[in-house]
Amino acid sequence: MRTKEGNKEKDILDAAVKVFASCGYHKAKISKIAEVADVATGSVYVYYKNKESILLKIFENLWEQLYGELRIVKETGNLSPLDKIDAMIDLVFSVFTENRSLAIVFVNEQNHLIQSNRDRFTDYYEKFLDLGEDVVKDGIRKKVVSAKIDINVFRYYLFGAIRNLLQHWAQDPREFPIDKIRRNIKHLTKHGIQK
Amino acid sequence: MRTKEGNKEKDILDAAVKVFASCGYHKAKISKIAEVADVATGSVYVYYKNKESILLKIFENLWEQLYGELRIVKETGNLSPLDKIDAMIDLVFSVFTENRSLAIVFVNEQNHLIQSNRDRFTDYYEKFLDLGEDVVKDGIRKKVVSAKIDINVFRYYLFGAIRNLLQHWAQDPREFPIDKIRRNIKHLTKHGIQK
Amino acid sequence: MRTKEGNKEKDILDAAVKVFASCGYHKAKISKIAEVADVATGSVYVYYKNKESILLKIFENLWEQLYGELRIVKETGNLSPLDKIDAMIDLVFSVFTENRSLAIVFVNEQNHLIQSNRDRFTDYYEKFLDLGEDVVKDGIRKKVVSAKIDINVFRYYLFGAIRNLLQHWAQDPREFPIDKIRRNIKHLTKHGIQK
Amino acid sequence: MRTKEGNKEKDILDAAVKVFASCGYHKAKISKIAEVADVATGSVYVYYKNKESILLKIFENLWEQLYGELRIVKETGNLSPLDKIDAMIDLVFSVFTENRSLAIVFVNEQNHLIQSNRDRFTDYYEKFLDLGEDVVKDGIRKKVVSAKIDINVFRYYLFGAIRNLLQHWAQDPREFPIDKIRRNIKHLTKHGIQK
DNA sequence: CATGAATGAGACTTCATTCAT
DNA sequence: CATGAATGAAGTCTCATTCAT
Repeated sequence: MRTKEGNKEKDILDAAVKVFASCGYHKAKISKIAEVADVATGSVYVYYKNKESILLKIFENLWEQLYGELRIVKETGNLSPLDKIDAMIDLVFSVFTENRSLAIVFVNEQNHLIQSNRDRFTDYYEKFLDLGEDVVKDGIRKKVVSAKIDINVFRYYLFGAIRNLLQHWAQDPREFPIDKIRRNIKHLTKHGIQK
Repeated sequence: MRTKEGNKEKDILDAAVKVFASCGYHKAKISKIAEVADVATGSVYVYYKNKESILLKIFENLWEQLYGELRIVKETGNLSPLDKIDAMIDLVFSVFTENRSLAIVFVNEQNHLIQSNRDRFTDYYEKFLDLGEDVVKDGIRKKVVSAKIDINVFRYYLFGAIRNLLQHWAQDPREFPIDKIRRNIKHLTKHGIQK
Repeated sequence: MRTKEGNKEKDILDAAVKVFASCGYHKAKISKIAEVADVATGSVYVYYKNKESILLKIFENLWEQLYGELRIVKETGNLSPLDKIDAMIDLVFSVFTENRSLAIVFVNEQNHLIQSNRDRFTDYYEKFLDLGEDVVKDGIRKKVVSAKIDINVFRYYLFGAIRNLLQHWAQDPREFPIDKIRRNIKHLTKHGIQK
Repeated sequence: MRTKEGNKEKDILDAAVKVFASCGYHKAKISKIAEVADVATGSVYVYYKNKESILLKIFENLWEQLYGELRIVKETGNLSPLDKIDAMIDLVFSVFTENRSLAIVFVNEQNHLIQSNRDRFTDYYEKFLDLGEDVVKDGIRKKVVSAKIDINVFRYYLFGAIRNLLQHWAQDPREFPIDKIRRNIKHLTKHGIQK
């Protein structure tokens, strides 16, 4: 039989990330993804049910990874809650810094996808958010984080801020160097803007 | 007042906001917008060149309004820089609270639109951001805002945070009441999370 | 506006009958139907939801007509039951003789269509069969038709015989002239083959 | 017996009959046939040139069998022409009763297949019909069958009637028990409906 | 201006068939 | 022979846009 040489499944996914990043999900053509993956158009459907399931798989992988790494951070014993929040921010940036296209896809498509697919979207996303919540809760318990803030609001606040800056980095890494962004986010998150 | 013989151009725009909000831009059909606007499909093209120009017009109106209102805030003499930042946040929320569909469109479509239309996107957006920058700069000059933060990063930080929470409010206003969000954003922005 | 000049809906249906007859339903392409109807491909979908609904419409029209005509026959006062059966056979042939393509479509596609669409298939078909049943029942009541035969079996017996001969006529009208067929069917149905 | 190491060629054919019966020829997938035959997709092409040739082979086997059995009937010395016609009807029913899926395939696909394959369709079909014709001719010669009927028309008349009832039996054997059908067909064919 | 029927380019998806192993 | 991953041609259907009235 014609064997799976290499890993077409992964090639297609990687190609999809690139194509989704450059055209946007809706304008991306399957034939283009296949071309980038160096595969026949029909082969895409050997591995993925349809276009949407490719996107879902991208996010599944992404959040599984983020969740896994956040779990390690959370369980690291010798870190203070604030250090863990720092580590959380670092973690997110490290994942996306390695793959700018993935960052763009994340930033542009996650909302649409969740909205039209609330049920099929990966559970790792919620689990990741819950883990983040735990870290903050722990900070409150240990009185290093202000009890005035609502955790649920805070997590989406931070999440939105990171996402938006990630987007600007992805669009223009010179104007928005990753370290500058990271430093500022950490500072703003912990101290706010007030002198 | 919107009379029967009235403003088709505006009717179409309002209808488009609703339809874009509920289906997303790409899945929205011109025929559906026309139906909601109580107008024939062809009439849409009397007032707008094409689908994209409708979306551009929505954002043009939006940012023109936001810019106009921010200008008033900025020029209000008796407000401290921190008060002005507060007022800026209030302003954004007041605009979107009045039109939840618009909030959803803003949150979901602005990125896509800017990315595929970097040139045609309204100038009011940049002008709005510049105005916000001025307010923060003034805060630094008056030493009420920390000089440690990068203004350019900060504005996208705040902007992203607001946008993300706006989205959660728009999706589920009970779980995310506008006042709770607003209060938390203000606190987090000014003081951060640290106790 | 671009007006309906002529009757595209009917043009498409007529074209579909021709194309279905010559290629068979499954091999018939919408683009071919459109071409024969002298219409753009997309126009087909202005009038019909999809390919299958065109076929369903063909059968709806067919059976509505047959039902309507059989009703007239049934209600004609001065005909004996056997005359009515004759008239029924004539009626079927007259409808199909006028449109050989329709005969071919009927013969080839009705089974498939009913089987995969038992619910959406026109009610006129059942109503037609019921009317035929009434005629035969009346013959039994009036003792001109043998009570030995099962009406339900008989109606499908006759129906199958007619259909098969219709097919042979449609394929080769010289070898199977319509009058010869009709005469034989009437004789066989009434007297059987026995001397 | 069909052993594990056994006859793949036959396994595939049997599977094809089942799949063609349940989905119809056009909607039947080769991969499904392979699955039912417990064979790899590619193996189907080891034994059969393509999808159509599978169907042709099914009909070839079918008509070869029917032809063979009719020949025996025809040559049976001590049967009257009418008895032979009876036996012919019985023969057809006995073949299909043993394999309902085959009956469905026969009923639904033979027309399509002949029409698009007038040359490649099995000769046994014509030979079977010719044999049937001989039987009837013999009846006429012996003056037990009316000379009024056209033999060529009669054979397709009977054939169509049988096929249609076979279909109803295959679809709903309770409503159309084989014996009831057979009895009625025989009666109708010989005596017609007249009292 | 207003209309909405008509258009046709274009994309997704299917699946019979092939062929390297 | 047997396999099943890979192929790519082909067809259905959608919908933004046009334009004759």
